[in-house]
Amino acid sequence: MKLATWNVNSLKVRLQQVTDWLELNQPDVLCLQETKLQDQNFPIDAITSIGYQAVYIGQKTYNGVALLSKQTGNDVVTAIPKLEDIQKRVIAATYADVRVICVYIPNGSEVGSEKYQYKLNWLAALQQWLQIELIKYPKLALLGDFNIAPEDRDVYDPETWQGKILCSQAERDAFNSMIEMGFVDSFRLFNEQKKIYTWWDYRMMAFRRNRGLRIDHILLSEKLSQSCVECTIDRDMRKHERPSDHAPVVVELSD
DNA sequence: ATGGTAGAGGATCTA
Repeated sequence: MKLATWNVNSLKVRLQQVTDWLELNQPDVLCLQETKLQDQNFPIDAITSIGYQAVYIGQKTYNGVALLSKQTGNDVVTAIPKLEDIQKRVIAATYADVRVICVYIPNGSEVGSEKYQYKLNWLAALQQWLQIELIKYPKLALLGDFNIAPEDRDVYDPETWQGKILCSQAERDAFNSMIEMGFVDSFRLFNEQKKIYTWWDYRMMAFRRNRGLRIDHILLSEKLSQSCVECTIDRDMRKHERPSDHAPVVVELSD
């Protein structure tokens, strides 16, 4: 089974790139973030015409998540239970015996801001939910834009980013508590290198200078991590004309 | 400290 995640920063703008990417890579499930579409505008025909299905939850202008898949997902959930949140940032479904949770974790804007507090609250609610999901689904995959660079080696200039948004201790603590509950950072199963990123700011020629951060992740439950044979970042998509500022991340799981 | 770019939507807000 192949699972992938991609923050597309507007599915309307990136639709052709997404369908081309699906046809080329043939994942079983692709998690999308920042679709920025209301549900009535979701391009369902373009998705179904290439043999994929979709479940989605969106809103005007901001956020929005979707699961594109070859098979029909079961038990679709479109919010974190018990979290009051008008922002559309979560969608989950089960494919065979694998539970897939797609998240667009809040950016947080600036450490200490109202949006930062919202991010930390959101992460706390996510963790509580994950504890329950892990019991229900031993094969659990959490994919998405985490807006957290877990370690300094995931950051192009750790000194500049020290304590800043995406890198603050509280954010990293939240990431690490997910690791402590048994999730594995699939990328680090195969690659211990620095300077490998999934997001590069549009400004200041950041991509050309490889000034990026690794903030998009695929976390696998212990059970699923045992079957993981590959995790790759499709950096070349960032070279595309009118690219998303994020690259896709992909895992391959053996049967 | 500030600004640079991109997307949505039509002035700013978010990232």
